[in-house]
Amino acid sequence: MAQHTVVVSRSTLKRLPLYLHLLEKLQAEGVETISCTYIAKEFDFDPTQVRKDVEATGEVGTARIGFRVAGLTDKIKEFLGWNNAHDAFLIGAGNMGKALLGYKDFEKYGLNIVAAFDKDPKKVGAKIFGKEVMPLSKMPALVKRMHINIGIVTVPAEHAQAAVDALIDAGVKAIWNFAPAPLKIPEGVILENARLTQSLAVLTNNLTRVLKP
Amino acid sequence: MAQHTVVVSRSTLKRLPLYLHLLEKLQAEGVETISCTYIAKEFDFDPTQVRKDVEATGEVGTARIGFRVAGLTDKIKEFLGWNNAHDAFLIGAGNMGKALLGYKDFEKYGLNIVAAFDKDPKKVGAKIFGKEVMPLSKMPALVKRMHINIGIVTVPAEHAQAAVDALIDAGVKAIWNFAPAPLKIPEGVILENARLTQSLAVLTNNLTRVLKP
DNA sequence: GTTTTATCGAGAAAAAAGTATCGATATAAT
DNA sequence: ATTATATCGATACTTTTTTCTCGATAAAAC
Ligand SMILES: NC(=O)c1ccc[n+]([C@@H]2O[C@H](COP(=O)([O-])OP(=O)(O)OC[C@H]3O[C@@H](n4cnc5c(N)ncnc54)[C@H](O)[C@@H]3O)[C@@H](O)[C@H]2O)c1
Ligand SMILES: NC(=O)c1ccc[n+]([C@@H]2O[C@H](COP(=O)([O-])OP(=O)(O)OC[C@H]3O[C@@H](n4cnc5c(N)ncnc54)[C@H](O)[C@@H]3O)[C@@H](O)[C@H]2O)c1
Repeated sequence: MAQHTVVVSRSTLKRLPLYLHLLEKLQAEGVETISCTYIAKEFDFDPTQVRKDVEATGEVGTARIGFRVAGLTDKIKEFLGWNNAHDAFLIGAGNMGKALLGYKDFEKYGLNIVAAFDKDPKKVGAKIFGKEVMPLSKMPALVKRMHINIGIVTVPAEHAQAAVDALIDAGVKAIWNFAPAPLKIPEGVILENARLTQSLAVLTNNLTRVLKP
Repeated sequence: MAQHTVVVSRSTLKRLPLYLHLLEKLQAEGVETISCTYIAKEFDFDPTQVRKDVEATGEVGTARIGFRVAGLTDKIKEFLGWNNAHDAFLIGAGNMGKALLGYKDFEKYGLNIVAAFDKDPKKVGAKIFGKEVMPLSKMPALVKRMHINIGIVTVPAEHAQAAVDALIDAGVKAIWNFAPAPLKIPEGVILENARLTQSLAVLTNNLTRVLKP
């Protein structure tokens, strides 16, 4: 099977999961084929944009019909790397950390959080949703032994850089960071920030503009 | 004071919180002035881009010096609507809901989650981080009485549309949605999706491309 | 069987976002 | 005092992203 290593824009990459969520809903309803026109209407996008996004995944459609829901689902998942699970470690078993540890659907998104690490001795030793919380000191050896590629950072902002450094030192290839702090990483390592504050900024800015005309 | 009701791109809006996080760090360190060149270096952006983003907030700088950290912080906060707190209700006191209810820093970001609602009788009546969990049936009257503008949705995807409909019916003006479901809202209401899966998609796609060259 | 219609896919056009250039200016160095 | 330098802010330019147009095609309608 030809691997699609097409490089696409971040914008495209971020629309693909939206399509996937819709496709999953449709599949559950027994729908078999879907057109880009339909997908576009659902999100108020341009149909051509959806077509170009879909093109990146390598799936081809048929005129007048569109795309097979199952086929497109598969291609998007493959393209996003959601077909086989990536093991991950989580640093910071606090409120956000707990929520992530308990999120069953990550399985659908190719993410498998294997264990958590915390510097607080009171948290160490416990199990959260069946996942062990261990002391930070055990992390480096385990990253190497278990070939962990992804580190999830849910520590307070002022400790985020330290956590990231430790993870990268240990050999992690990608960081998923939830702390609102500007982080420095070496060349070659992937840093992705899950910044809720960015989303909130868009909301509150829009809201204030609507409320004060 | 002149209110800045400039409409800016979503991209700009999402970079502003980044600058703010940096400014807060600098302010804590006692730094008084900052140049766009410096900010740009920190995030690996173009200095001109930072200048344009900053321009949107209405803050003016001085040549050779840059911007006052305090002044810029203030203007960004004002522009984002983070200077005065917006009251919000949260629907779905599960794992993610709990994390949000316990997040102290929302205060800094102009968000004040007042109470939570859940349909599970076992959750109703409890207090989570000092915030009451109430039955959904009480929500509409309270939205009206307390003039709540923001509804936060942290229910499972299949119940998200119902939660959103109920909130909007009750009079909420803006929805912050965490469920991975395509939602329909009427004209005039603001919908902002905090989609962790989008961020994860970028990460896993990049990672698979790095791992399989 | 012919026409109509909905869709894809490719390429062109338009719009938006990002980047470079340059004069003005405020400070520091000579 | 003069020169050098770092920065802003305005404008011009470039690149990227989005949208439009159109021919090809597969199914449905007539
Ligand atoms: N809770 C939310 O809703 C929310 C929302 C947006 C962003 N965030 C961000 O996510 C991060 C975590 O937030 P939270 O609410 O879970 O905080 P929290 O205080 O509940 O949890 C932080 C955890 O990290 C641990 N920790 C601290 N320093 C550590 C270190 N150096 N190594 C390992 N563990 C360490 C603490 O012991 C604690 O268990 C913060 O950066 C926060 O800003 C949280
Ligand atoms: N936990 C995470 O890390 C995470 C990450 C990304 C997205 N999400 C999304 O956030 C949402 C919540 O996730 P979670 O992990 O907190 O789930 P959860 O199952 O822990 O919590 C859901 C809560 O919503 C309540 N609920 C269900 N239907 C309701 C309704 N109609 N009205 C009011 N309350 C209702 C349930 O009683 C429960 O308390 C989901 O849509 C999930 O996909 C969660």
